Amino acid sequence: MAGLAEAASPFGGAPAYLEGLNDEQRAAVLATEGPVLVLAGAGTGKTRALTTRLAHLLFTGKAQPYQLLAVTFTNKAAREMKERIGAIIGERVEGLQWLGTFHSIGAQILRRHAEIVGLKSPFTILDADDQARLAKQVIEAAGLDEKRWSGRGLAYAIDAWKNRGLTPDKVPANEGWKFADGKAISLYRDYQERLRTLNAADFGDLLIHNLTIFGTHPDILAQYQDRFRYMLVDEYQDTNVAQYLWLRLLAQKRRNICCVGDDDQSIYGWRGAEVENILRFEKDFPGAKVIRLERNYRSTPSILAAASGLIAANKSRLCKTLWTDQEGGELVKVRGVWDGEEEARLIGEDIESEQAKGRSLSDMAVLVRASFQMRAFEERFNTLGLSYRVVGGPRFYEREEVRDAVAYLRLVRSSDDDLAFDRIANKPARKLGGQTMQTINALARRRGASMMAASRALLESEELGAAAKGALRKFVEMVDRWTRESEHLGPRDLTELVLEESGYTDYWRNNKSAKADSKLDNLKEVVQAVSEFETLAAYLDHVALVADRNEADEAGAVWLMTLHAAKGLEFPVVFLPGWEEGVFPSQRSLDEGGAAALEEERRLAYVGITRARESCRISFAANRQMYGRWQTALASRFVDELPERDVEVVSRPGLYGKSAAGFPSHSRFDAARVDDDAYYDNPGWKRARAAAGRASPSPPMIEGSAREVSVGAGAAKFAIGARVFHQKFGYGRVVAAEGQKVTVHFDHSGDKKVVDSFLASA
DNA sequence: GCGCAGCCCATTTTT
DNA sequence: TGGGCTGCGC
Repeated sequence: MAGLAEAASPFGGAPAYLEGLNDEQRAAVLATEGPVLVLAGAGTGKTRALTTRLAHLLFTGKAQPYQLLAVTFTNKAAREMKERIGAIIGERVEGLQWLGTFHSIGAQILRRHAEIVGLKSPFTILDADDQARLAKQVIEAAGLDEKRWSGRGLAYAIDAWKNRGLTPDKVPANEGWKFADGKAISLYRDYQERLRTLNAADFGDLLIHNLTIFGTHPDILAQYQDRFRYMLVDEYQDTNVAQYLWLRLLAQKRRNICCVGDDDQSIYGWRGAEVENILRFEKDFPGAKVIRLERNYRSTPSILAAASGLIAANKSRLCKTLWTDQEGGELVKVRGVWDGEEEARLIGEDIESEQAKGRSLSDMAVLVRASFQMRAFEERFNTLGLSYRVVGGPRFYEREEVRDAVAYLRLVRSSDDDLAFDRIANKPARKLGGQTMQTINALARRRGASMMAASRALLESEELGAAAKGALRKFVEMVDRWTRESEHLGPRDLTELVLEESGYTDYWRNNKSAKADSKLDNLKEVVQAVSEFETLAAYLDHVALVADRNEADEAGAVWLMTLHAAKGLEFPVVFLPGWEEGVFPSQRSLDEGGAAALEEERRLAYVGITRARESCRISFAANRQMYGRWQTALASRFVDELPERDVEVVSRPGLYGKSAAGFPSHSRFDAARVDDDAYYDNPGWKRARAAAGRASPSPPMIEGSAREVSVGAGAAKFAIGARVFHQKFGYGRVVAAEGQKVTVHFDHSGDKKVVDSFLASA
């Protein structure tokens, strides 16, 4: 390769760090100049190529550590990258000060130029919860009905605009109707005004303010453009418009930008990610080199083939074909089951049998579309005594008690932090009820002062009653005392003092609920976390930006998580339950996002399958209890999209009638489509199921009953010859019906087989 | 300020 | 079905 000479070490030959890379990975490392798009399929050694690339830039002296900009989405990814580069280059890795998440780098830049956008450094960084509270205040202040218009709703709308890089003056006027009858834009403006008063920035601002600074101060932009000789972006398919604009500005001058991503794994569209960014990279950066990493080191041929076959149904993608030189391995297993309970039971059995064969529990994962699906598995695992761990859920720093503790510390750092003041002034109760707080708030607004300042003023006036005044005085003096103490106490001692003196720890000690113990533990964790920092300010900065969970590694437990949470992970054995229409693809997603959303759901399925190294087991249930009622379900269309030759159907004989022996003509899983609601949604059926559940792990009763139910068409909702209407195909006449699948001769679209729930009588 | 009954709602989530 | 929130009564 021509590039090799360029990368040669002073001692001749290719440097050691290039060894073991395949040609494409090597190309991704060596193509240092100009725009490069690396399309890295799942399991193709992306991180390795990426970290080697950075190491290479440093080794060859093309850049100093501080001249490299490397952006990721999550702290975890940033940490991992840093570790792996460190393994190659050693201590120099510490100089990579511009390796981090979009937000932490945005914050770093903003801190240096905060005054341009009307902030003083250090400013407070608000998280989602603070945002919603602030938004709520804005709604109240505007005199709107807060019941009708939630703070969260406004925060969501504002976030969506910020994702698109829109400041209030740039929001298209017609979008004001998205919220509060046309007042949305002025509320957005109010919200930004409040942020400025609070000397705070929300997550979106960290980038938006950067854009403003770059836009209004070309000299500053030029300074960063010069500094960042080489730019690297991970998970490019997840970037939103604001991030895209930010990158484009910074890359404009040197054009040494390398974006790495996989359009097939773009699953955050609902959060503002634009797959478009990756799809049009070559247009944005003419002359871009595109390198495809397609050799997969993770999965068996069948797993890859199944995933590839599925994703091929998507239209908007930059086609990649994963391949492997691995051979053999089991087929992807697809199993139809009677209901969700049975699904959980069978997966539990599978896990136990894998375990019996000597596989560790932590080699197995159950990946679901939505967290409500987890309950069935948790219950089953508890019954079996299988240890499992749920990934996701409320993060450490999102927990009530942790946020409260942090609010106390924030108030000590800056007594003007109104959000913190508001949060803990009366927690634990100090007789500062709603009335008093409103008085404080009102005065603060009138004077454009902080709540703490307003409180001091109120103590000098006659506006409050004696009791309230006394309570307020105690609180103010307490905070003042902590602030004085903070000058000579270390962060740890200070935190302990504040939590004790405030009565906050006692507040939970006196709480008899089951939660109290873990809350107290979490408070101890906060103290522990604080002790690792030199100053309180350093800790608070960390909290805002690097607020991830301390995931204690618990060996020997099955993983249970959402598909979203599983991105980037891999497991020898993966279970993918709940592949039913309405669940996966999610009905809500389809309703709200149409065809584009369906493609995103399909990518999610692709992500799920490609997590598996050796064994991938998909399942779907004919019946599922949702929101307390039984519902029949159709096998997901994704099941039908799996290539037949890579799939093995493992439904038990009898349970699915004709599908047991093979694939019925029109759909392989049609027999799972049970339609006679009345038959199983009655007490007798439920009793039978309950009895079966108690009796033995393999319940003959379910099998017996199911055989009777599942065979035959049952009562179709539409008679042959009936006139019907379909959203997409229009009017037509029913020509055949089997189960929930109805064949309709549409007036303008010809014959189609559709699911009856999409039809209305016409 | 607390506890309880009734009511409403119900993806995916990082920073 | 069940969790979270609200409004009411003490």
